[in-house]
Amino acid sequence: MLPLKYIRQNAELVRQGMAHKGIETERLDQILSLDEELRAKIAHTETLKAQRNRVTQTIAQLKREGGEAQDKITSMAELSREIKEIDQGIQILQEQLHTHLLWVPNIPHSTVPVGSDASANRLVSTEGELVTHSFAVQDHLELLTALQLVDFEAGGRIAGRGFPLYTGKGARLERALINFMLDLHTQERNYTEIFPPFVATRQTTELTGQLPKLEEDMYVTTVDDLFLIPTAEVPLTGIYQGQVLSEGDLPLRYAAYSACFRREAGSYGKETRGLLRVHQFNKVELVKYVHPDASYDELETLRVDAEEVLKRLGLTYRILELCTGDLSFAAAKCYDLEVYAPAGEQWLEVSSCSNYEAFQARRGNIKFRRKDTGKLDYVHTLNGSGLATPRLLAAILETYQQADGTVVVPEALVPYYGEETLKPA
RNA sequence: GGAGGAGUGGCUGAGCGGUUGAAAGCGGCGGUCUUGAAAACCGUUGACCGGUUACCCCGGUCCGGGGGUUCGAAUCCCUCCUCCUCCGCCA
Repeated sequence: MLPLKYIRQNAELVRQGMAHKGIETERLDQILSLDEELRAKIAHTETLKAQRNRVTQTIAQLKREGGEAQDKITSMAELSREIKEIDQGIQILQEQLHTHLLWVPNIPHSTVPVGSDASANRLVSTEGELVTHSFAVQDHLELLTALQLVDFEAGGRIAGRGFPLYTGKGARLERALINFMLDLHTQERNYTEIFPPFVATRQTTELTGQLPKLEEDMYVTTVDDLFLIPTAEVPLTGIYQGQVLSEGDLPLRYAAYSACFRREAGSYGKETRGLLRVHQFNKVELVKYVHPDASYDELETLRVDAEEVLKRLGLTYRILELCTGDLSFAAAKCYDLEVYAPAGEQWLEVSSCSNYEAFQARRGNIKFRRKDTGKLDYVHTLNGSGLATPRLLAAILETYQQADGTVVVPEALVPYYGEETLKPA
């Protein structure tokens, strides 16, 4: 959420930012006119309230001195009715404005390349060699099946398509990946481990920016209006909503595993093979609360921390800086990490590392007290996947497959998985 | 699920219809003292909105959320939420 005052004073900047993100700016004009109307009403009611307060003081004094105040009391009743009426109008305007404001995206950082779609993303670098095999390769789905790691049909019987059931060694490998990543971030980097709730209230889900825009992509429990989290970013960023942190606490860095639930409405038929797009998956998420001056440095280290997972696993990947049109609603700047999957010679997105600046902090009212001025200011929040498992597993299988149909377990995972090779049944 | 108690500023905690935006303490900030620090002492210290834009001033709002009573509500009433205690249920 952008502050109303900021929008008012920087309307053209906001308009341009929205346009660069490919979002209609009609709403901006509505906001500006509602804002004007609102301020006029506020000025009016405040004048009346000032009058009421003055007279109320007089009445109090008269009463104390034992005087007669009935005529003043009678005239005040009329004034109070008028104030109430104007205030009701103000409330309606404020609700309308709030609704519109929830739909105004964050403005891209000035360094973000301008473009309308993924083709304008900037390739930062490619790490590792493009793996080639001297034999006929299997894709990850064939390998999953041959190695009996995932039973898609059973998952389908239980919950429907897109809910994979990991079995036996597959379940163990999945757990190994999660533990490996959590240990890396919490023991070798400065992240505090969190095990969060997997559901969140509407308010929490709004603060991270998933709502209202992505409501149709969320699973919701209708009786309680709780949302199944699409990422641990939601609970992690919700931890400090409404709180005031002290400057000395910053930066706060958290890492959490969670299952992630996404309806992926409308995306059937596209990349839906195997594990590439599913409704429930596992992910380790990194979230930081930082001082505004440090947020862009923290974005770089966040990305490096996410990259480390891929490096340790010996996978080939590339780093993209997203262009304005590909940037998510709440992000000011974002890097994507894409891992190389040799079977289809595809790059698979396994992480997005974003700086939201104060966008989420404003929605969630997360502040800190500045040491120098003693004043309150919004923190900056960042998050990045570190990482999501399904595509990571796909890349591992395709990269480490052997001519005999076995798959070598990456060295870093062996202590977690317990064996050095995955063999077909 | 049933019964009772409580939610006040960054924190603890008074106030229970009108000089209370809110005592006191802690914390924070500034200063005195000190080679420096601590301690002590003195001073200072809420947030948000609007006008104005120089955060200087003026006005307004805010005592868990929402609604009501009243000329006037932190204070009375209703409702919701959260926490605590007891009972029940489940693990």
